[in-house]
Amino acid sequence: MFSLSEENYLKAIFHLERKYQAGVSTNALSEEMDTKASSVTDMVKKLSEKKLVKYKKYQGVKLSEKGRNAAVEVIRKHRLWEVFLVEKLNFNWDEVHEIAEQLEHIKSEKLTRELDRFLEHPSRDPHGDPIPDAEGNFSVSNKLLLSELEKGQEGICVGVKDSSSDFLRYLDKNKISLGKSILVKDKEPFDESMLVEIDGEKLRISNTISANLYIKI
Amino acid sequence: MFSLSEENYLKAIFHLERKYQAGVSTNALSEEMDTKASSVTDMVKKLSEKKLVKYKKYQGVKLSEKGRNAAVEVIRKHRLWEVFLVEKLNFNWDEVHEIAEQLEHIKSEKLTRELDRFLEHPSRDPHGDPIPDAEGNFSVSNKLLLSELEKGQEGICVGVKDSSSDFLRYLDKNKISLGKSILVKDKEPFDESMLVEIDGEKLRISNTISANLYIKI
DNA sequence: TCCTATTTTTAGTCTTATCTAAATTTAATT
DNA sequence: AATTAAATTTAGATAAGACTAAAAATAGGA
Repeated sequence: MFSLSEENYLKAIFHLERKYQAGVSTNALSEEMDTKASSVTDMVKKLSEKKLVKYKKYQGVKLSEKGRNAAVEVIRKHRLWEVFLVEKLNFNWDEVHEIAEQLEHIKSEKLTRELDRFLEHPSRDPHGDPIPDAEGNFSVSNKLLLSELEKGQEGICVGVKDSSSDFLRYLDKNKISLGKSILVKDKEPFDESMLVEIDGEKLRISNTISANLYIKI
Repeated sequence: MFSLSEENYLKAIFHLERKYQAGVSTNALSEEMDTKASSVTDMVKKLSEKKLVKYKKYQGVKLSEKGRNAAVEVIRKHRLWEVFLVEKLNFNWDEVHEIAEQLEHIKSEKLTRELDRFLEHPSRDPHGDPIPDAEGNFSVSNKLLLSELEKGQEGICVGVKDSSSDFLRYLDKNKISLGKSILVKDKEPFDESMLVEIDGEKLRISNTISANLYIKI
């Protein structure tokens, strides 16, 4: 149906639309895709001809319904494979991204459907990101960033905003994993660092950390 | 490491070398790959520069040690994924080939290793073909074709030579599956057709069928 | 051996997805 | 409003992997 590159562009546009709640500029897309702006222009024209995006010169792009569906399908596959790798193949959550980047392009409806069944219809990937269902619907959850909590508030860790290896390994090292309860014992006004309690252990974390950890109260 | 196309060529050369016990001609390869002979020449030159094959103009190609290892690795992945699809994802043995053709190119040593472990180190794929181990060793088995059996001989069905959907579905329809015992009740000299007994049921099969079913006595 | 048919290779073209460099448009600032 | 800076697009080039058509090499038969 769509080429590997096309799928990657659609996915990138989807993520950027979410992130900025707006149309996506050529430069933003070129940064996300790690290509030159001129390459983006070429591809965007192609996607536009295929009616996958709405594009007006110098005005950025937006996904069409068709483009959004294609993007969501790729994201669904990516996240299902991540679950598979962690749950069944003993991968750590910081190792799955690149492999899922490959697996997400495998074309077979039945494969996706059966993988979903095999994994018992997971609703979130190992990083806490929602897995859209076969119709493309995301479950919405009212999560907030740990950095938004005040002293005395408590919540459950439900996801990560940054899913780089460095961050995930930091969390592993400090025994912070999804599902755990976090209590804000203290918050330093000067640098926004926090003293938190997890499993009865106290830990001081910087704002960089707390601004990348999703919490549900 | 290697491109998708390169891997497919290496795999094809491997299979043809096996089949004909000889170097592989450009035409044979172009037929196997479903491309034109001129395309084969181009690719073969490239593989030769990369030391993956030995190639002399007009003399056909042979895999080098390096090329053979690469080919075997792809075949290993292909067959492991086929097992996964059948054993875990409810695929029938006639549905797995094209998907495995995609999955075999996923690059991750750990993935292959863990998949192998997850599947409990299967020695054969759903069609009875051997799965090479991580070092590239194939288990050899002294199987023979059903067509080679004489009246009165009995054996266990261990593999298929042709794994086209048509053939596999024929076998399904007639309740012939790997592991079943087959007894040759009669063999017709004129057309080489056979009367066989499986699970106490008698069935007449043509030579086309019996020449594509591997048996172990 | 010579000639012809077949096989293989070469030469040149195409498509996809990328790039660089230059041109153009938009946005920002005075 | 004019000018400059930034963003975007155009034009032309490249690499991979395929193609067609034509040339060259090999093999088989008289």
